[in-house]
Amino acid sequence: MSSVPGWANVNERRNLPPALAVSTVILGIREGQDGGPDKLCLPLVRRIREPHQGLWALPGGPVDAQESLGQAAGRNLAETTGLRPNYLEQLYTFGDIDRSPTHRLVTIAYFALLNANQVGTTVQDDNVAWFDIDDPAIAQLAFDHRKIVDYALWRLRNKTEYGQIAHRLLGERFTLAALRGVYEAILGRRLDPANFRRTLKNTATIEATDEYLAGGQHRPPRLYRYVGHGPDPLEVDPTQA
Amino acid sequence: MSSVPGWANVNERRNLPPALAVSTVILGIREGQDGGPDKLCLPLVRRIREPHQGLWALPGGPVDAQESLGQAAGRNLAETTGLRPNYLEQLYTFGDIDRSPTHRLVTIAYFALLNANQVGTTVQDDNVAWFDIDDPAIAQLAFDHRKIVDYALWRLRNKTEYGQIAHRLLGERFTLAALRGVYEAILGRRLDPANFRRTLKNTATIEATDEYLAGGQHRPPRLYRYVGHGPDPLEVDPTQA
DNA sequence: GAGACTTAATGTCAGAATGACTCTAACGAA
DNA sequence: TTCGTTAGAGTCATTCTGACATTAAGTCTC
Repeated sequence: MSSVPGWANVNERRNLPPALAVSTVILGIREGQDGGPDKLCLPLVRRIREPHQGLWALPGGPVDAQESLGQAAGRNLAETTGLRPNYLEQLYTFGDIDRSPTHRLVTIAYFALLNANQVGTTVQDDNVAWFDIDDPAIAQLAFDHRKIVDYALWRLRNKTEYGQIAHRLLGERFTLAALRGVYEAILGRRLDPANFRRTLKNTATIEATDEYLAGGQHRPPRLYRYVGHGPDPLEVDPTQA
Repeated sequence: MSSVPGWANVNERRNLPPALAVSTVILGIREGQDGGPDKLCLPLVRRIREPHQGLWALPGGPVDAQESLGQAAGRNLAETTGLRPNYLEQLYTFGDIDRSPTHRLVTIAYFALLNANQVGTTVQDDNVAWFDIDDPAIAQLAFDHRKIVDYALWRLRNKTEYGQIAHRLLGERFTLAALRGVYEAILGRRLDPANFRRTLKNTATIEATDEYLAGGQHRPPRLYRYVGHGPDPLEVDPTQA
């Protein structure tokens, strides 16, 4: 008998199909300290059983028979982290034979984005914690999850469309400076504010509102809004999940 | 008992994990007739059992316990079509609950490119045939395979890197005109020969050789070669498959 | 209240990239 | 030898891009 329902233990694995799981790389933005640049960060869960007990890992779990893959990803990350991201995209499916030491495991990796509010309000306990993506403590993760995180970052950096990512990592309305901070965090380098503004004005998917962000210490910036939809035909609708 | 090893029939499905399969969209280039443009084409196999018996479908099959996903894709397409592509890339994993009428089926779709020689020499019989991608006969395919084909075409059109696709769909050496034909087939529009030449010369991954293609009816074109490697960190090495 | 300071937003300018087009070179066919 | 066709190089105007300057509009300090 296997200790995980639906999963075969090491002695049965040759005679059964691979076990199916989903894992999600959840990325959010955290404002920089002391005027430093914003940082990308992600929540991880601690493994509470073998294999890799005690190591940090991506939130995830098995796929139920009654749910689609995207629904499985949404449900698993809600159960393990309490988060409900508003963007979910399938990343890649990892299925090397030896990626788990105890059983043959095929993992469909997803990639989620959280806005700033969601990052702040998340519960943290001994088994769930947030890390900056360059934190040395997560240089190694359980299974091949470090490779999955790296691939998610690569995908994010190679996303062409500006607005798409923008309103997912920020709120419904946002300033151009905040958006620039997001892109600087993703790309890891400074961007010229004037040129950034110019290219975004040519982007049809971002639109100025009549509102300004008051309460700052300097000239109030105008708020912008995302309109339209990206070109990827297979984006998951997380409202179904 | 299920008629397919490792797969549950409809009565057992609620109690077992989803069945895992791989399917591959194999794309090749066919030279245009009567001076017309080149065309993208793909081989399909006829379903010889239910569900969807008689319909055309992507080549594929189950994932064995002893092979990686890429290996499963390479093995299945070799068994069903006799083809051994030199490029294989994971596309997307399809896992909607009702995508197969008889059992819960999760399919990891792959995307392969063949060069012109391989397209010509393929065996065709009643159950394997090549179709142009705009052939009305394949407007409908078994399962959700039409959606998978459309997504493969979308991915191909959105590939940025020129040389990568080039030497996979053509041979080791190729003329710039042949490469332009490939891109015109992919993008579905004519490209200016002079400008195409210029942009390719600025592409570091394509290099001129000292050889020329003799035997044509006009001035012999120079042969070029692909050098270097694209940026995608998760490309499958098909030599392992 | 008068500056100084900081950020918002616009403008300028040179170099690179792009699209449309012209011109010459090199082959086979007539 | 001439012609037709493709190979390949070059031209020019437009657009895009990065670097930088300038003005606008708030808060903070004295």
